[in-house]
Amino acid sequence: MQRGRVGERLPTLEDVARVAGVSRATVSRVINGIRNVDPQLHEVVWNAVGQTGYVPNRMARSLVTRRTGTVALIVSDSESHDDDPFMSRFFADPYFGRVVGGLMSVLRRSGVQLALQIVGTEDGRRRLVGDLRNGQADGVVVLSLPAVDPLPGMLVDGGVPAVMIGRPGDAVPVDYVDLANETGASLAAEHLLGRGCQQIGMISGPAEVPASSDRISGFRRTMARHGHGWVPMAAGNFTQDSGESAMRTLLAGHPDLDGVFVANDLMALGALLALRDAGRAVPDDVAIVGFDDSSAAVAATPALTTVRHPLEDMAAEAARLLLARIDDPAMRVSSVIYEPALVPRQSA
Amino acid sequence: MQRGRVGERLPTLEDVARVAGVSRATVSRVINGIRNVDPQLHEVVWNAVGQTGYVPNRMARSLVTRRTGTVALIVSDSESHDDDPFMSRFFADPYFGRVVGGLMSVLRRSGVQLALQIVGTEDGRRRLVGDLRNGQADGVVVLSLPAVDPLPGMLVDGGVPAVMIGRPGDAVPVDYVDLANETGASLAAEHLLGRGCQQIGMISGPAEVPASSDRISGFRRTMARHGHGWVPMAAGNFTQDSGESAMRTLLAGHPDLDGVFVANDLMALGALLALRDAGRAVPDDVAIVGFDDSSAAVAATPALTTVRHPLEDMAAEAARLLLARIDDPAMRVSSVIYEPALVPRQSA
DNA sequence: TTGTACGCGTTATCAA
DNA sequence: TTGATAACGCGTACAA
Repeated sequence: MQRGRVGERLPTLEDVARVAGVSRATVSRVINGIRNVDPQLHEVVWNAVGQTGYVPNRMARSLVTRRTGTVALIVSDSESHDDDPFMSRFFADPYFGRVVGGLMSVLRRSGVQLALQIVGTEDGRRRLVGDLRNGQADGVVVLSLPAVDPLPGMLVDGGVPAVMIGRPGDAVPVDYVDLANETGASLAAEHLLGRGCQQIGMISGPAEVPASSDRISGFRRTMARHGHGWVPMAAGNFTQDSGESAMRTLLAGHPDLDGVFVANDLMALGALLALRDAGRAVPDDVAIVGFDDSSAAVAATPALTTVRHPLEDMAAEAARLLLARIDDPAMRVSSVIYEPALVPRQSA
Repeated sequence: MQRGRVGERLPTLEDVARVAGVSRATVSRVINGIRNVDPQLHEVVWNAVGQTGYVPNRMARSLVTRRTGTVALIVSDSESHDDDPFMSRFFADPYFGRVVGGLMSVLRRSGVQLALQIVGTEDGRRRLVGDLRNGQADGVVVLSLPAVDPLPGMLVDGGVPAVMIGRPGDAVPVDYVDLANETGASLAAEHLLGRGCQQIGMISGPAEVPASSDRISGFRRTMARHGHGWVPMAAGNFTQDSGESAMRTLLAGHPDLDGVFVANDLMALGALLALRDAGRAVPDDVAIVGFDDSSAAVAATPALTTVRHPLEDMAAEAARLLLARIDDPAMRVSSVIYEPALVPRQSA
């Protein structure tokens, strides 16, 4: 085994061929496991590979095969300025890491690389789709943050294999993996009603984004079914701070509140803080149900009763779906919906 | 502007050249901003580019320039089995996301892509270094988890521009960005001593990893300087669960404990739980100081007094350092050490 | 079964 | 200043 030295030209197929005493084509065939090769040469070639320390050049290979062995995770932001404080919050959230972990768990097994792309401008989207069509990656997993996002449509039009995590904002024939958000919100509502809460409110995310609006509608529907045709609501933006101020707002308008469904755990953490400040005990005075079952839920005091969102599993499924679509671009468009479950802990 | 159609062959330089009525070489020059071009042609060419919807093929370009415009974030794990529950924990930690966010904040500005690589086997390392030397990425940022890791040395030997986040376990001439972990531990010790704690213990990370051992030695040294030549310790592995059980162990052996320095916030969260179970009030009975100032610190109850670890800034600096080294491989090996600061909150 | 030769889309060298 | 033409490293028809 050769020790790599700086500056030394790397061995190419040609070098291996010379050492093995065969043609470049034969070496290529052996390496790619083509059947029609003399078993004897097979061994000779592999020896030469070991001797030279040859490693295939992925770029040269991709140029001709039009396959890269890479998929990209695209975080599609809305029009963003160069200085984007939101992005740093996004990355620090458990959400991002859970998705990456789930993707990696299946991609790794297939020897597929993961690249990370952030795009937030019209120009950025055009370049991205162009690069993708050029074979920059074999396919993409899209994490779309804005309520309405032109990217999914562009990808589909461009023939780029794509899978979204979370349903697209507008109707686009694209594969996606999602959670039954309405069901999750229903579970939360029923749990609060079941423990006898009389005045139940909700802290939601931005009303425009699909995941958020689904949780709102699911919650409203179930509450209505139980005689609560109207429920007090306040909107946050999924951050802890926004949850805290939403809770204050809610409390100010409805001092008799005894139960709150919060659309994600991070905001629930903020709500807990606001309630403590207001001198309300959780769950005795006010019961809280979060959403996500993130690490924040068990870290909270009291531990959050929450709705489990199997993000890792969903991301893994998205990866599988993507690999399948890459393999067969003609595959019919499909979606996989995961069922949430209520995780009872101390807060409700 | 052309609307991309599936299957349609993408325009190449040749196509643009034909439309513009010039040679391929000229188009290339215009696109790459070479000076020696007739301003008139300049415009003609750009029009042709717009008309055809041309996007340069990065792979073909990289093949000849040996530059990819990509850097890789390598998570170097110790020998890992295919099924790696640790990895999913790692990604779910705020740590990973903060690093990615910091890196992206500077890479984005330079139009550099980020790729993600996980490697944990000897074979994986060899392939990785081979790919890297082949120009798979222009350079790498290394997050090395194991105590002793052959990867940094391999990268240096291979002439791969690399920057580590956290100092290397063994002496390797590689750039790195690190935190003054000893100083941070000292600050924690002094804070606990300053508030009058008499029996102070520590919950550490794995003793072999550099960041962890530095925190241990810094803590011990400062305690010794104040007359505490020996301090009770228990080791965890940076997870919340391990912090909880380490706290129980510590408490069992030293019931009179009134102060604990915990080597990261996640474990501190676990310690808080164990203390609550044991009926000890924080900070009145036992004061707790964490480490990292992660989002977990403010989410905790009581909010954690902790040591600020400016990971985003450090990752951003690592990215800058890497870009500089890529630009000038002969640059002398350098390291940047960040100073931690104590962030006082409720827990101590 | 093996080798020859061409093409993938660029950049870079060298004449013109 | 511009245009042929040769690399870059590889896969693969096609021929032998």
